[in-house]
Amino acid sequence: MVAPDMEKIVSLSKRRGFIFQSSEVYGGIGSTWDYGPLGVELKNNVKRAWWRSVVYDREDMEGLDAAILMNRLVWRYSGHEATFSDPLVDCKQCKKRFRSDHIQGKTCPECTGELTEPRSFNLMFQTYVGPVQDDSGLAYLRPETAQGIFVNFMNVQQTMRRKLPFGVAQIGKSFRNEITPGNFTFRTREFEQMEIEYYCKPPKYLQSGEKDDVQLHQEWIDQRFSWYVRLGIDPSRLQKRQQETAELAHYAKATTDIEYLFPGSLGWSELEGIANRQDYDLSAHSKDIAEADLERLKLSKNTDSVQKLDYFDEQYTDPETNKKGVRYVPYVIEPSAGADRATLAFLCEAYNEELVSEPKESDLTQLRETCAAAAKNLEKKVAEAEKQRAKGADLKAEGPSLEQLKSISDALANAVAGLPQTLLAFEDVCNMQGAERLDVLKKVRPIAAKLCDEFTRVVLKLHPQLAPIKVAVFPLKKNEPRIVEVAKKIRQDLQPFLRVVYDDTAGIGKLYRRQDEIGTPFCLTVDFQSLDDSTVTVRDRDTMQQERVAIAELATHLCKKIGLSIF
RNA sequence: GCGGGUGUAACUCAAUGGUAGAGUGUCAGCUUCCCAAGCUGAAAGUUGUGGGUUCGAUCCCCAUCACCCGCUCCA
Repeated sequence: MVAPDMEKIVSLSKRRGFIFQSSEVYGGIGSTWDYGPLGVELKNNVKRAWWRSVVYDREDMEGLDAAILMNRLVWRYSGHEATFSDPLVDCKQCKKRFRSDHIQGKTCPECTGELTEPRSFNLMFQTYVGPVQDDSGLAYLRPETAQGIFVNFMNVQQTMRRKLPFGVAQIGKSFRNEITPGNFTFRTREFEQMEIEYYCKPPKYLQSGEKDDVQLHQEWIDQRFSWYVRLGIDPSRLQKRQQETAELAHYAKATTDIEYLFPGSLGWSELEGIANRQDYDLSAHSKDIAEADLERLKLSKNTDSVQKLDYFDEQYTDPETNKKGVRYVPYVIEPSAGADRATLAFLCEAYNEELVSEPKESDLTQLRETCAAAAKNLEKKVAEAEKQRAKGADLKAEGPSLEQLKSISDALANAVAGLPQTLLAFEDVCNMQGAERLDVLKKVRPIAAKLCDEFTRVVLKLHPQLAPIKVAVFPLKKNEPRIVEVAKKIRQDLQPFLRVVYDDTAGIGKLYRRQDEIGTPFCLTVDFQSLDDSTVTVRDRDTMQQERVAIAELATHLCKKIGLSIF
């Protein structure tokens, strides 16, 4: 299973130090979140896994970390100043909102009501560079990291002596003054991107056997898709969605989104977009672009740039003139991922609630009795509602609808019938639409919750490479100094290789549960046998199985399991 | 920005027009030979914030902020 709804994730995130609401002591600020001690580890691990995959594991990639503040002209020529604003109008009658450039005429297309004057929402945050707050110092916080890569094209290509095709990767914060942020960290105004610009030859200049932009685009789509799968996303909750021609930005030849099935109302939502942008961006920032190309790309002449961002291809031979070498503006494939979105997806995917041990029938008596009473009451309410409906009268506004009552009643019956395996289902029943207004269910909730506390666990089945803490070390008895000493020594010895914690503030069962909840893949327990033979038990998070491993072998053993190099 | 809902201890929730309780969690001590065990004790909230009505508000009213669910967006 995965997280049933986003609230579970929000609550766990707060409780266990993954993600906090920003500026909470002042009542918060809209849609802004802080990553806590475990959240920063998780997100760093996501970013590191990405960097490793797209930079280190390939031979054709370089990294970059460009400034957030850039010359305003970057945003003028990239098109953001003009087009990254949405002129919005609202219908005064039906309250619907439209983009004024998307509608014909001056009345609401839905109800023909009167519209407000268009208001322009430029999505870029503005600021002023230097002491004078006037137009001369106006700057923007970047709304995407991509432009920093484009304007550095020549720098990277020449200093690294790169030949096409090659790419540049960058991770960094971007800012958009979104009109409607929300869904936890899914859409925020300050967010982190993991972007690649992969430069390649335009079709015209390909040598035989070289891949064209269409093939490379497809390869990136497949590679990026499998990255998520390799790190634990179930392919059934991951999809590629090719954008319709009408959806495409005019400069994009094709775009495929990678979408994840988030819990709750968010549903299928974009993690990453992989676009074939052709030669649009580099041309936009270049001087001396030929008229025909400007026209093709719907660009206006760049009168400010001092460079032409092009590439000298010395291998190319003109088939007509036989002349060697040619200059052209490369095409670009852009895989653009959201670091916060990926992190959120991994969290949602990892979330599990499981039955750890089976309660005895005697443990369930109270739950069964309370549910029987609730079921009876629900039956009555359903009958009442049906009678009302037969009379043609609408249900009382304050009560749950007949359909809600019926589905709650069914769900409750199923949960009871499936006991004890369905212990976890009761909370879901209590959270169903309309359930909050049923007093009978309010009695079920705490009883079920108590049982869940005892017989179930929350476990984050994060990929070990993403887990914030890799290893936890426990003494089986904390009032046995010899055991404690060995455990603390192990923690110290593993520290250089792995993120490791020591904990002795609870019984062994509780210590395991705590680590399960934050996704720690391995727990080491030092017991009396350890004192004799210098081994410890290594407990696996997912299977809860234990094996004995020699203390001296721990670092190698664990690094191998996690898939990290010891050096 | 518009409509609906919510806001009480770290979390999940309860209660009342007379200034708040439970469970979980946390901390300390004892205990414990492997899956949220037990015992003892402790800390913790100007009931989101600011106004108003009232002798008195956490509860009623208004505003504001934040979050959740619907309209927009694309990392």
